[in-house]
Amino acid sequence: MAVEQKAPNRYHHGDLRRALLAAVDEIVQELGVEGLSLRECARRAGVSHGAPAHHFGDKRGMLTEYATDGFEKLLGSISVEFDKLDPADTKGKLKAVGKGYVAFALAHRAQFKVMFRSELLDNENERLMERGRQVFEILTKSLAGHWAATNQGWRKENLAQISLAWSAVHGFAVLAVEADLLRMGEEGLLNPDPDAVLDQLMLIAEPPR
Amino acid sequence: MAVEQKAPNRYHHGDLRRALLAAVDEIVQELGVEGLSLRECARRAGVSHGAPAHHFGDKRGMLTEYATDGFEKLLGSISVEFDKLDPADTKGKLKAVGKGYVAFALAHRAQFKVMFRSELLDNENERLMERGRQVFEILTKSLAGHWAATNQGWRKENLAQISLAWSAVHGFAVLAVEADLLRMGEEGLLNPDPDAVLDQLMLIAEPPR
DNA sequence: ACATAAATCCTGACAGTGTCAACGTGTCAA
DNA sequence: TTGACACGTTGACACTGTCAGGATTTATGT
Repeated sequence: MAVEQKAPNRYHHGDLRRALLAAVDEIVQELGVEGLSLRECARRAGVSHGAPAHHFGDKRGMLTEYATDGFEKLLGSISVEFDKLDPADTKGKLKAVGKGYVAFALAHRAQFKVMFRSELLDNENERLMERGRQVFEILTKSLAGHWAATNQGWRKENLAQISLAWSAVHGFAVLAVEADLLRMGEEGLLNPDPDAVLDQLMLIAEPPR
Repeated sequence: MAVEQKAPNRYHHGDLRRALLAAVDEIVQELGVEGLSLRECARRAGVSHGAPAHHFGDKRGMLTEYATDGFEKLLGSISVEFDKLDPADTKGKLKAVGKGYVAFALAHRAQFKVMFRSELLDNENERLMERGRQVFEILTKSLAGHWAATNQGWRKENLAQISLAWSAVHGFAVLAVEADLLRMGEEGLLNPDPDAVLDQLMLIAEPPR
């Protein structure tokens, strides 16, 4: 149950920061972010209730770190397939972004939810916002790359297409994660193969007819 | 500030249930759902801290009512344009669903967020789940109607297309609402005309080439 | 080596919270 | 009129985040 107990008889924990973030992840998985408390984190790390303040300032600061860590993992998840692909395979790269995005959301449901709960986070935090920008950039650049490769140039619809792609990928991830609420349509309409959905989405990146 | 004070010298409020839901909306707009408390609701309704329990049971019950009310408004928002259109205008109807969805999200940002926070709600609640199903149904039926009208029949991609449409509309609404976090790309990439985005989305409902 | 600064953690207190039981108060029907 | 019941109040409980002040360990500079 406990995450990383403090070594006995040691006034200083040694690695409290990491231990606390691990506790956050554990609790958020068990109880959701609503069930998260600084004091419970401290408890699981084997430390007094006031200790977390020295590392994160306050609760918002702790969640901000947790979310930032999530964005870094998200970037990693996208890169796994993305980096393997030939730069010439612009279409494959595009799809890899979507797959990596959805894969991360499903593998880290609880953390994914927290990452987009802006009311809970410090939106002035530089590192957090930078990571968010990076995710957005890898999508837009992949799209632009594919358009360039297929000699489509820049058309006025492209802006809307970028928004749509971003919306669809994020929306699909959100709906997949929030499956509790969305188990509507008992045919399992909303649990299709992510691959097939992404295939459909890819069509917006194709040249107009 | 206060929502609906209890009439003075009246032990019974008379319309406490509605007054409390109004207070919820007010507080959630001001502070977000994180800043919501049963006691503050009671305070704004001019009533003691224990009173809400008689109407909603507990906090989760109160939020469930609030979310259900939101789904009903969402259905209303979709219907506004939808019902005006000629049944033969299957494409127009389809687009009206998306427009109504996004319009509601933007008009009731705070409530919209709560509606999809399944951890906060009672997912066993019949009325809540029924409303959710209805929203999903109006989208799928509109899609199916358009496919029927354009003589496409039912193809195997249709399932993925429904998911994609649902994902895109919801994702766009979410991103529009959570704009704080997503004001990335200072060109305002994520604040495009919803109409243009929906136009792009409509392409998936067209016959294959 | 030693003093001093800094980082880290603890303790105790404070107001605020959700929930519950016990208790008033009004309403309505038998 | 009498009782049942819905509605609202009150007080208590354990829990929360935050803060000030103190304890302890580590790092730094001389």
